[in-house]
Amino acid sequence: MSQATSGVGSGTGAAAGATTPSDFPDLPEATVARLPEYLRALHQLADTGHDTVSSEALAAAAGVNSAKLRKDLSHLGSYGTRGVGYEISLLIAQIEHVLGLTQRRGVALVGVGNLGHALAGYAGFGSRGFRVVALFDADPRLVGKTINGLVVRHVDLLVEFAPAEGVAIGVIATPASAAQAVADMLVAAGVTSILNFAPCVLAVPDGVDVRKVDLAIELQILSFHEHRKSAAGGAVAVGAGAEALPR
Amino acid sequence: MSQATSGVGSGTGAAAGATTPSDFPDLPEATVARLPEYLRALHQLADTGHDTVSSEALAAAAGVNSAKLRKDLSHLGSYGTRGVGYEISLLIAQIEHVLGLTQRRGVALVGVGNLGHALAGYAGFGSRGFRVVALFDADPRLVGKTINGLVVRHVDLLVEFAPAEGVAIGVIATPASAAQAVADMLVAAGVTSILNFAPCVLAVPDGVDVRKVDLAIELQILSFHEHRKSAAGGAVAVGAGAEALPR
DNA sequence: CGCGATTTGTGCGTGCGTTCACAAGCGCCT
DNA sequence: AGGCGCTTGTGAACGCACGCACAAATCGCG
Repeated sequence: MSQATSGVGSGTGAAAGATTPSDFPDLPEATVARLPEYLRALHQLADTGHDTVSSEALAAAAGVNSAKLRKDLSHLGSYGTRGVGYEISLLIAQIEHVLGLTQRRGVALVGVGNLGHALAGYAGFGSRGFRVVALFDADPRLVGKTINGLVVRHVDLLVEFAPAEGVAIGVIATPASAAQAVADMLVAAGVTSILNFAPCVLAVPDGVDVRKVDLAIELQILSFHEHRKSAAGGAVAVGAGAEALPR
Repeated sequence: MSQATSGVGSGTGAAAGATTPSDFPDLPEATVARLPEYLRALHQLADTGHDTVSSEALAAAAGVNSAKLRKDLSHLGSYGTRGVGYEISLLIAQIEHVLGLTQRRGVALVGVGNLGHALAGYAGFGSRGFRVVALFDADPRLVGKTINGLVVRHVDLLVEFAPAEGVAIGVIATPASAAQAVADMLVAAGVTSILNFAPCVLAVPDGVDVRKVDLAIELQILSFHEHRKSAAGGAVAVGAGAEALPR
């Protein structure tokens, strides 16, 4: 379908060793959000010795509908074999290429407090194509400290150091009151992708992507469903641990 | 988005009296996901001395479209005054009630490693209607340790202790390899809401809600957009991001 | 007391995302 | 070689969500 060439600038064959044609169909946003999950499931399958996988099995491993998975994969080309399934290694390579994970991206972490400290040591980043290359904080007691082999610099040096360190993505793990100022500094340093853990809305220029992760919001959404479940019967009193099961 | 969709189709049969504030219209899932953000914005406005707020101003503070906000709020009743706006304190009370935040819910945290330790000390939970009431881990070196006034118990005691502690929500911050076993234990302990930080898919019975937060996935989504931006060889100004927030 | 300014609540068109269902294609077995 | 079973890829229908635009409602003011 949209297999056709993207039309803009696809002729530059000098790209870094791409084994596959570097075309960028505009994937639906929902599909992009699921590709990492597929990738994780594929790695898991590869580790357990599998060689190929059907859409049904992969969908189960990723927790989605099989038709949805097939449509998602079809958006990035035909990499399956009818009657057989998908070759896992090929699919991994393709998804990693589309997500831009062939080059390891540098992450700057701003705010090395409670949460930020944990993120700095989170192994899941390094194992999935990212590397924390810089730490910043405003607290003088934290500046100069070494965490996971990286020294914490003062946040005022962000604009100075971030470009040289090859920072591609900025992570904000500061209190909400400082988040906007940090975002402004990241933007000034040329960062165009921000992951925000602070519970606040960030204003950024066009062209800068912001994703927000708010732990309390997740709990509140769960709370709603919990609340609804406990009130399902109408006048059911909350109390005993035994929950009324929905038939 | 919605995973483990339970068969909770049980409608509130007699919808006659809309005057009772304890009624639960089936809110669209997208609306539920935004209500916590509105709540946060409302608290922020209340702290700065505001008394009422227009949909336009509140929408700006929450980072959404004003029409969307009005429609969301209309789903939970008419709590605004035309020509004036919304009374902040009333709206806060109403949203907190709908989300079930009037009662403080207990949270059990399983996995007190790198990330779990940070979550145990995260102040954002307590300030928004939740309280960490129990910590569990499988590592003997961590069991018995005290974090934030709570003693870490061995995970095998989860089923025994969780109900007594009033646990309403379970948070999994273990490695992926242990997550499914922990989820099974939480379910066995009567927990019907789980927040999963482990990068894996959880299988749970119907009626149990699972929300997943995967930090690496967020980065990978950002990586895709970064990749696409850097490959836009032409003069194409990328601005179609899902969350562009001009100001 | 009536009018205009302002803001809510919502009907409707549009686009996206999901799901079903099936034709097309591939390998294997006879 | 040919048929058969299995799986992919996709057309089409459906439902949800979003945003526009406007009628209804309320307050303040002359």
